[in-house]
Amino acid sequence: MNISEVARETGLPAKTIRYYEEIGLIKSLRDTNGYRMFRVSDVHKLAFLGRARALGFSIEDCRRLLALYEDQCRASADVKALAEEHLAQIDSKIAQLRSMQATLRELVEECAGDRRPDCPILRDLAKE
Amino acid sequence: MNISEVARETGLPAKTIRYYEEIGLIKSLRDTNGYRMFRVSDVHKLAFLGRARALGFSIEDCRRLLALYEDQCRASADVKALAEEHLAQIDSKIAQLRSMQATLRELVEECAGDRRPDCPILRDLAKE
DNA sequence: GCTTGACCCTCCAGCAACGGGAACCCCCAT
DNA sequence: ATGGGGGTTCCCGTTGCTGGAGGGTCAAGC
Repeated sequence: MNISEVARETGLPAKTIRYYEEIGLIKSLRDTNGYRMFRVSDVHKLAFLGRARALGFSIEDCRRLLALYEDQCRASADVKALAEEHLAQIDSKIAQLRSMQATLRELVEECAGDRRPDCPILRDLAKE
Repeated sequence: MNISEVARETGLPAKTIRYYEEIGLIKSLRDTNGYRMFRVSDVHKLAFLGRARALGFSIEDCRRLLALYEDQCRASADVKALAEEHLAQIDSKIAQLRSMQATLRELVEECAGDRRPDCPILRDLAKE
């Protein structure tokens, strides 16, 4: 399978696939003409990576997840720990965004949004 | 005022202040020895920027906000539009994170987290 | 007057996770 | 032979800084 076919199957851009190879997440064979050749197992790994990325795991987390996936002797506790840590980061990110959201929402509501220059948003930013 | 004093007053790292100057968000005078000298109005602007950044506005948005702030003839509608657009982005970011959070939470809950290799998290990532 | 330490400066590299684009090779159909 | 659609490498740009090297400056203490 060549790269564009794999891209279609996995939903990952070809650029991304090359990048993942470059940083050692996957390996690919080469055809005599220099083209990358992917095996089914490579496609499988790439799809795995795509889903992990979609869940927000960092590349380094993905590397660890892939290693755990390939390790038949893994302990599910290790996977869970990784996921829980990531989940905690998501939680705190959400909390942070929600706080911004609340403040912004308030300010936006208070703002007349007309042609006059007076603006509570700017006033808040410039306060003190 | 020199840079470390401004850093203390605004809560921004000196590096960040230099960076903001480099990209033209603020300007500073120079002392004869080459040291940056900040006026009270510069400190004020930097504090403004710090609060805008804390609300998640991008640097370019901050540049626009600052311009609006300085423009006595601004229309509050312009500020509001900017804030609303940003708010919409925050909303969608939150939605995206919440979706990840929900999936991950479910998977984490299902995972035994013991020494056995079987793991619903990996199974989900590898599905199909 | 000399050293020491705390400042300040500029410039360069790097982070994450790619995306865009140049410059080039390869293969097949017309 | 020429055109179009693959593929390849390599390098720059993104966002918003942060760290560090290598060097000048200043005030205090001896």
